[in-house]
Amino acid sequence: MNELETTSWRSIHLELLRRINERQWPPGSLLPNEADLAAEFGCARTTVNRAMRELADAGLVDRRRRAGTRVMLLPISRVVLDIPIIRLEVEQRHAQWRYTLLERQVCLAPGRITSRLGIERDTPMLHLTSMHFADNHPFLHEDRWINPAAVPGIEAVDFFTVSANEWLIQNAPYTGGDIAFSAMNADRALAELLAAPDGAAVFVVDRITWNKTEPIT
Amino acid sequence: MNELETTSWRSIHLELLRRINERQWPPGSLLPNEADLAAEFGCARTTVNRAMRELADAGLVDRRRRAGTRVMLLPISRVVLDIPIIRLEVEQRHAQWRYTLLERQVCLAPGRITSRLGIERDTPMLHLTSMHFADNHPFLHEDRWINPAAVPGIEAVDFFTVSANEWLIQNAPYTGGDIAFSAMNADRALAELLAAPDGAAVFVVDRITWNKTEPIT
DNA sequence: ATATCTATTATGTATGCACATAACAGACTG
DNA sequence: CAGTCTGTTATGTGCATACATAATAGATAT
Repeated sequence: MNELETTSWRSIHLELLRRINERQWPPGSLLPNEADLAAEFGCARTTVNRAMRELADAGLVDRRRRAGTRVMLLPISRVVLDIPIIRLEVEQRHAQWRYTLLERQVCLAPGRITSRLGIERDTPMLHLTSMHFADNHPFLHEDRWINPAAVPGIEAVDFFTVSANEWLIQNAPYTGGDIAFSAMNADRALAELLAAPDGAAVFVVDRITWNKTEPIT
Repeated sequence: MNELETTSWRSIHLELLRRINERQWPPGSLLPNEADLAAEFGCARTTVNRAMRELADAGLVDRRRRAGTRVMLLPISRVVLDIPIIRLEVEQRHAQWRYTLLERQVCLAPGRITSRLGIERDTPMLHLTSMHFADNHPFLHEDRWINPAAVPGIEAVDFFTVSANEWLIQNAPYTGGDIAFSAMNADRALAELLAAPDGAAVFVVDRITWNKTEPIT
């Protein structure tokens, strides 16, 4: 058999990947079990387990107890993207970051927001809107609804100097959330803020975590 | 000490998560080493290792040999999204999927494409454009450039019955790629195809793998 | 025939041990 | 003083073993 020289989980992982890619184990087929593979590669089952777990994490195979491991019918292409702090995003492009607070107001949120957050309609919410600039060109419009009850100490924060984006990331630990992307046409007010033609297409990121939503361009 | 009842890596993972979220280990601080934590929890170092590795995979801590494990300064919020087959995406919404091939042509690709793919300008490329419908409403416009040299057998495929999206996923194993999202205004031709007003904002997914690119709405 | 119990099987996980490796600190040396 | 050689430390990984658990197939009982 094609014994591998090294018996690291990495090399085994690569070998399994190769066999899957080359259709030696076509989509839908059952892989040998861990014990057999361990015997073939001359290593411990733990090592094969690690390699196969990695494949499962990547969405390439489906593993079930007793049923064994089989190649996914349709390889899921899985994308991981990191959402950075806006300031860093700008600075990474070697541009100068500037930030302006446009509005800060405690008021009732529209039903569209409260329902998405699963909050009582009459909860007072903190509404922040602001602009981020890169080298003085409009970069991003931030529109955020925050439930003050969920973030102690937020009433006292002066968002003129710190962006909400950054303050929340640093001070409001969150454990889960949801995110959606879409495209829409900018209305007149937004277009003006972004110095773009009326009706221009803007990219919208809609986020909801523990306690906040933020439309963005 | 707050001894945990169970010593599964999951429970330890949760406990570590809790301490990080509650700022018991604030951002930037150094965590105890694996051996100490193992002693505290009364388990093997391997188990702690597994729990901490998970934290590192999630981007919450930074681990380096000899340096130890420290909490990331800015918690990276990491999003994982799965790119499904379009047909399944439509069918998951309980809509009927229909597909039409608009164009199939072997020709030279514009420089914009060849340069992104790192291919010679004069390579003949297969250009496919098609529409996907959900319940007869335009759902997605697919515009794809394929390097036939990279996908053996593609010349013979009849894309009237199978969508390129699906055929490629099933028959062209790929090992890596890149993806980008953006928004743009639809031009007249595209707007017509999508039965949308001229200039409407469309969501664009730009993918490049081994050998293909696909703008989309 | 249907329901229930009982292996059987493959993966999941915990443990103790050993050694590998990256990175750094401090001693040694020319 | 610069350069090199040692430890030392914390994580990374491999192994053998054991037991846990999900899921199924087959046997048994009603």
